[in-house]
Amino acid sequence: MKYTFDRFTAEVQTLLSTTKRIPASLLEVQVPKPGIPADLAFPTFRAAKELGLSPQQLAQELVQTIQIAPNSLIGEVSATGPFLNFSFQAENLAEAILNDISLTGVKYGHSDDGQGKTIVVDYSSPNVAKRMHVGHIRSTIIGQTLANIFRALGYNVICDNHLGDWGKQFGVIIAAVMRDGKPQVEGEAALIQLEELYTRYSNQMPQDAALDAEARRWSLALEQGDPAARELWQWCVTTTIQANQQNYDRLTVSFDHAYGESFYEAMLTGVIQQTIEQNIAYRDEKGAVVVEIDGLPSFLLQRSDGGTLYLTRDVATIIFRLQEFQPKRILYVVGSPQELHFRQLFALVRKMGYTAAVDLVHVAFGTISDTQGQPLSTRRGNMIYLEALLNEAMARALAVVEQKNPALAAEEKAAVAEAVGVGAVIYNDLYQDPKRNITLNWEQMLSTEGNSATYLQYSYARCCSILRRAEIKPTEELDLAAIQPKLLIHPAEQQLLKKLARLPSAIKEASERYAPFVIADWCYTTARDFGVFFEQCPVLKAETIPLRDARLALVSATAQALKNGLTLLGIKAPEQM
RNA sequence: GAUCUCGUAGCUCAAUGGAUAGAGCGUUGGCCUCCGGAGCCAAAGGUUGCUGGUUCGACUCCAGUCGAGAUCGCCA
Repeated sequence: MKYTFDRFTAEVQTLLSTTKRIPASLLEVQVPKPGIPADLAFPTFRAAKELGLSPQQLAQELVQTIQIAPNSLIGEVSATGPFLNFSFQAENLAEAILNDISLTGVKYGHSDDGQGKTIVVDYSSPNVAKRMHVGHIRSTIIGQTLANIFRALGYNVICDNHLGDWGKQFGVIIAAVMRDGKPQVEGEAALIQLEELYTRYSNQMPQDAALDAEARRWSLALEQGDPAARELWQWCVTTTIQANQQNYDRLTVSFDHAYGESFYEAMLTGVIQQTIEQNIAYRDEKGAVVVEIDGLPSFLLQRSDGGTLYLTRDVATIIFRLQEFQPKRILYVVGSPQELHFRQLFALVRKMGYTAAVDLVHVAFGTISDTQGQPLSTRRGNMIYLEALLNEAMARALAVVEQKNPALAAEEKAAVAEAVGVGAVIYNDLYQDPKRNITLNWEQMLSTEGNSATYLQYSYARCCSILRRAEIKPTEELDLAAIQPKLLIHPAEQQLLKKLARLPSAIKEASERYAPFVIADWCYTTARDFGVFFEQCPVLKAETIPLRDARLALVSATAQALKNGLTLLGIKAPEQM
């Protein structure tokens, strides 16, 4: 599918190239800043230099040479100083965009650029026997959105939840459960009890060598496949996955796999052996396996006590994923504190000879701190848990719904509050560049005004409201043959149409930059342009019936495009709120 | 000490080497006989931390510097 804006761009480039004055390598055109009255610009600086002209001269010359064909998407060419500016032909633009959206519907903005290439996305990755907290929320939300984006672009996306289900702490958990008993509750409540068991036991360990020995014994038993240890461990894993699933469902998150770290246990000795044989790693005098790579701090693959490390398991994970999925790319959606870890990991597997066919990308994101700017931690007692966060957001949203729309039925109110509250939490994570740190601010996060998820949802609901009154379903396919898009030449209509034309490129750019905020930003500016249109252009009471129908088609297209954008972000859009 | 990230309006954030650095919140002032006011319009608010450099052109690239955060073999 060649979308309207692509076709417009192609036409402009063809036009430039038929002047025979611009070398093909300098045909780069760009979208001008908002405020410049043009839709595509050709800066003449480089070409002018090549031709020995001043940029202004060249722009003048070109504007006189260029002939626009009838029926073109280009309406006007003008020279503004050194820029050659191209504008859409208003009537053809309207027709083209409404056609695009009508034809593609829920897939408007999607493409097959990915050609079915496989991308593995590694995200969320909570620890077993613990509640998910804000530390996981960014990975979960950003990771799922990136997965949605790449899927929309035609990639074969494999979502893997790399559970923290292994390591020393399980010895403690099993010892504690054996001593104090298994939690008799379900869901997140069970995780709270497991956290308490763990904390109580590990706090007592420094004073009681017997407890410490017991934990070590269980840790070893688990690694050796002891049935009792194994069963308890499995129960922890299952309980955690079930509890987390409640949160995932609310956030529209889902995975293809949840291979935990434990899954790779059997591969680890092979990994260590291989690195030693390849002379990439060596065993030091204390028995630890050390890797030294130029330009990076050295690191370990095996502790002196024989235990393996996080990084060792990550190497095994890459090898497994290459064999199993043959991905072109693996995305690690993990916080920026682990940047060095991934640089070391990627450098190591490159040296081991594994990465010829695959791009390894660490999509790093910043840290969330509390309202005072302090790091969040269990020990500080300021930790915020995901379920509690979503509940709080939902409760606050419910209060707003009660106030704004008291007539709504009770279960409708609850559904809207859930969409609004959860949407706000998601949007708080997606509206800005992921690498920024975030200081938690409840007022700002749950704001229902301005640049907020609520505003986007509200805009969608207003579209739906108009369509409902006109007795059209929000995503119903309109019979474009029966309407006249060419009537949509009001500035507010044109502005909105041009914005709708940009959704495909917003999705593409978001994928190239691993930056969901590009789509969030598109949603927001589109909602704003709809707001202006809404004020200035009556739909149901338009001057004529044909104009009313054309505007209804525009509202329908806006609703569809906005919904598509929000869906990629994982934000639900109710038709009434 | 080394490495990485970030310094843009009072606050929270955009701006892919290009034109007059844009939004939201907050402040001030407007807009409903009319499709949802969770809205719309307008005003005020900037030496892009600082100093150099590269370039026709720098918030953007480079060097240095100041400030904030993070990381630096036996956690993950």
